Amino acid sequence: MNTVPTFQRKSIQRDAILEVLASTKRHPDAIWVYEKVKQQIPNISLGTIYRNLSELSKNGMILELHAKDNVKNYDFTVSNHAHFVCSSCGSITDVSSTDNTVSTIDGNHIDYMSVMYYGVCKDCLKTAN
Amino acid sequence: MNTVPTFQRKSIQRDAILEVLASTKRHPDAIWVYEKVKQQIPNISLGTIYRNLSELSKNGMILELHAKDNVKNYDFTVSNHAHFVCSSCGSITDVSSTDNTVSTIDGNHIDYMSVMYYGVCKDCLKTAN
DNA sequence: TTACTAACTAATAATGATTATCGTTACTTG
DNA sequence: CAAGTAACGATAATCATTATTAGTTAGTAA
Repeated sequence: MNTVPTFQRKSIQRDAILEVLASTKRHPDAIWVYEKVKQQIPNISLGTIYRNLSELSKNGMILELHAKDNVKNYDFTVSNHAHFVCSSCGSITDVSSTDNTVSTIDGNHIDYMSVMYYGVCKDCLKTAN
Repeated sequence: MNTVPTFQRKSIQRDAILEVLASTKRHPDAIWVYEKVKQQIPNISLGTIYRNLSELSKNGMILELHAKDNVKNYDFTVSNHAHFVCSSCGSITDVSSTDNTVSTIDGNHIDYMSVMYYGVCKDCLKTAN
């Protein structure tokens, strides 16, 4: 992503968090990761989950999604790809193609779509950021 | 969007909110709308802003964006279109084309992009939702 | 016009996800 | 081993949003 200040020390907790993320096709939120990691490290703190998820995404090692109201979801796959968000069960899944003309994708019914580009706008580029 | 239960009564406050949204190219959040509407209706409550923005987006009259951490932004244009989010100043602007191969769009530098489809997943479709 | 009532509002309390703080633990290098 | 410090656990604080409550307004019908 941007400049990447790598972690200075490895930690069992962070490894466990990454492992949990890598082992699922879900795009879980912090609480889900917390529950899973607790099975290995029962006394891990929720703050540790939040801190590491935040740092990992800042370092470009995982992807932070803003798919749902007020909740962040995390994705082990960092390469650009599209997601489908179910308005009924709330699941977030990867989609195989990017086509903005269809009303059905991978068998899921689409109500609407959103494309977001993230970066630095031309005004900020001028002001030497 | 979905089924649209229209508002049963008109309200000066809601009209003012829509007017503010229609009059800007920005994609403001609730606080920004609040500050603007207060210029017309000084004693309007923040709760009224939140309630009406929520209802308006449920009715498909405006679009609710989840572009940034923990903040909802609203868009008067409801048709499917792409947005650019600046990581420096936080501005959200419409982009003119949807092309996932470029690294620059409308003069803005792109770090990464996100495509989201919203709807009902195939599993939920089966369970007759 | 007046009474009725649903829908709306302002004010404010509650919620819930996330972030910050702070004392402690445990690498890591000399 | 000891000093320095990254990362942790526990918990308090924050902040956007939602819910609640009591009061007001607007449409309707007698």
